[in-house]
Amino acid sequence: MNDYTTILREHNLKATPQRLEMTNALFMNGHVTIERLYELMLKKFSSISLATIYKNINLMLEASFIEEVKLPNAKSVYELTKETHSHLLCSKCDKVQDIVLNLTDVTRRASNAANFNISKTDLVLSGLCENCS
Amino acid sequence: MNDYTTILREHNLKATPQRLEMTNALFMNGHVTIERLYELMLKKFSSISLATIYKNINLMLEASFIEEVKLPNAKSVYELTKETHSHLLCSKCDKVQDIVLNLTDVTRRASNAANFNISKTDLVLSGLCENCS
DNA sequence: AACTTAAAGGATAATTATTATCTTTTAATA
DNA sequence: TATTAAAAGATAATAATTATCCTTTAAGTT
Ligand SMILES: [Mn+2]
Ligand SMILES: [Mn+2]
Ligand SMILES: [Zn+2]
Ligand SMILES: [Zn+2]
Repeated sequence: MNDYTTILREHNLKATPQRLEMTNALFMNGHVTIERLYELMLKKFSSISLATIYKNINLMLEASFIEEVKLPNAKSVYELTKETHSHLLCSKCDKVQDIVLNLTDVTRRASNAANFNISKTDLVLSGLCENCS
Repeated sequence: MNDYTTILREHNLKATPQRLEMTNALFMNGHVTIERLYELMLKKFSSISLATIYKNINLMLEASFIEEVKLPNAKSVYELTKETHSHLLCSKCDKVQDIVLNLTDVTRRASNAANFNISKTDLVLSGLCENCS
């Protein structure tokens, strides 16, 4: 019984082999699209249904066990929930990278300027990665 | 001949009544989803095809005449291109607001930390707007 | 270890979102 | 006014996502 068995059960999700492999695929591959995840899953479960992927993605999203990252000009990617972070997207090689940034100053300024109570920030910085520039 | 006639032509797009009304709808309504834009257009062009909306949205995106804003847990909205800005999204009433924020400090920090050449930032701050909090 | 059962998986139909195709209409230019 | 490439509208095709239904199974219970 690995880590994710417990976490899945804590969210009232049965720890099925398919789900454990999904979490493993996400852990190993980082940010993945639905179709990439389906490909990865097919390697281990040759007859898994795409519907199973979608159903589990949605259940795991509801449980905040995973998160969706919406990217400009690209399909959404999914990842295991971790520390709050921002994303770097390379517009040449499409690589997505995590970056932990302190955004308190920005959110404070926004909050003050617009009388807004900010609870979440989604930031994607696009450009060229180390390799591509 | 209003402003947008010229701008459309500068992008090699014919200034059709449908396109002028699309730009007008975007100008008047700010951030709109595809389906909302379709509803708005139907008021003026009762037999406009949804395909026309999609085709024009895509052409206008290519021409950078409009921009898509991807929002967490919501459908994308579209708006006329204006000064670079960030967005505030109210998680209660779903209102989307523009906010001009200086992000040079954040992008500089990210750029240095990850050796990344940043050319664009997409920031959505979610929370409660003035009315809802 | 076998029994029970709600939950989950797989197959596939249905729905929704978006794009492609084709014919008719029209904006722009001469 | 005539010409023509582009755009509109109708609708078919495709892609993405969800729903349904039947079978299998994880996780408790005896
Ligand atoms: Mn991430
Ligand atoms: Mn905006
Ligand atoms: Zn790159
Ligand atoms: Zn609000």
